[in-house]
Amino acid sequence: MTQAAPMNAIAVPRTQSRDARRLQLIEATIHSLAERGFSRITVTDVAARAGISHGLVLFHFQSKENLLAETLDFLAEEYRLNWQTALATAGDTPEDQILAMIKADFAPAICTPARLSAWCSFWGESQSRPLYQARCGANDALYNSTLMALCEKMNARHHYAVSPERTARLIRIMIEGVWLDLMTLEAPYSIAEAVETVMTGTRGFFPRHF
Amino acid sequence: MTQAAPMNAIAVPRTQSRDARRLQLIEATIHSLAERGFSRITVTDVAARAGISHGLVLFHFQSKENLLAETLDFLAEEYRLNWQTALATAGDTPEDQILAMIKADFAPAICTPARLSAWCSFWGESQSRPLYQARCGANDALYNSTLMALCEKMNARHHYAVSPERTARLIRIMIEGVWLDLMTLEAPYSIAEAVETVMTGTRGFFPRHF
DNA sequence: CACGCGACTGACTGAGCTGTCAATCAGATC
DNA sequence: GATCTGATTGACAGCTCAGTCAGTCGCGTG
Repeated sequence: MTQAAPMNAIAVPRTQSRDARRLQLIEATIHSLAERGFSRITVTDVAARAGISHGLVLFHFQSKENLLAETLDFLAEEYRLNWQTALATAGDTPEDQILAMIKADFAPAICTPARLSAWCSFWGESQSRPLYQARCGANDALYNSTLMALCEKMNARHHYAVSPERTARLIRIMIEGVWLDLMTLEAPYSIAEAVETVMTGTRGFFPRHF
Repeated sequence: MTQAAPMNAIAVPRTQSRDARRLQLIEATIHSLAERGFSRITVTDVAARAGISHGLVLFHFQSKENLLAETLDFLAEEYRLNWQTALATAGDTPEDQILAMIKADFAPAICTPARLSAWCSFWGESQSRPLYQARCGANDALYNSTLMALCEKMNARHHYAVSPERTARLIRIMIEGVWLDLMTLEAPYSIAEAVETVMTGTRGFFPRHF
């Protein structure tokens, strides 16, 4: 459906460079994961989306397991870069930075149906496969400690008295929660409403800001 | 591991009544789901956990798909009964009832590793299969509207001015969020800390209570 | 005891999937 | 044009698994 044949008429040569092909296959894997889920994704389906034979997928990624692992790596890296860039370009007050981290998670590049679905699939498998923890544990911990440090700054600068650990945890899981809602609800609300919901929650901790 | 042979020496006859067997198989499915995940669960594994042949699983449930659907129904019903019972036995102030709903979600009968994992598996697949929405949509909506009505009562009785819709949504996703943490974190916190985290969040909305 | 019924087994089938590999093809370099 | 390198194909092997089914077992009833 997405593409059976090469997607653009111009400049999609039959044979592509190693890196271009790998990137294309990772993108195809994200979409396949989103549509079929972890339990029904197949190498053949990923190959079909890229318009190539399934043998070539294995040629580039050695195994299905490895293809999924590298897809998770890609998503995790994309996610990390997204929020770290947002932090770097935001103002340097803690309230600006917290706002930047929240907004970053709903940026159009990150918060697409296919990507949310793919994340969801990996979460669903995380308990039974060491994959997720091994690949994302460090990133998640970094996200959390960054947010925690910002909550501590809010306490220091603006005389709040929240528990940095719990507050950071709550902001993170509110974001994850609305993400999950966007996936599982029959009639999900808009992304704007999702952001507003998280902001409402954050206001509960820091009422004089946000 | 859980049981290869019948678990108790006494009174586990070779042939069991239809209902007893079905219940046993649903329980086995929950554990299999928790250990192997949606993508690797097999009818044979479920059968092995119950100490019977895989043909019998299909005899009782017709298909693997149906076995999983009925397992989800069972979990959803168990969950609904749990919080509705908690509501019925709690005090009738809205603050008591909200507290009861939160605590109910962490009751030992509901909040076991196997059950959390199983829920997680179903969430992971919910985007690609209509299963979850079809079976749990109504229950989730009921949970949400109940919580929303309680938030409205808090506004009316105690002169808060929160958005009932967003507040109910936030309390629900905070609970889901700590559940997910208990599953995906390398070093998860305790259930007591999970409850306290949700209470901290709720206190943000209703600071004069909780 | 005989009979009937429902629970149960285990061998079998066929579908579908992953991973292999020899052969082919396309583009770059000499 | 000859050659080399690396991408690509597609047939094939091997395996796992869901679902089928003919036959067995065991319990309750007449």
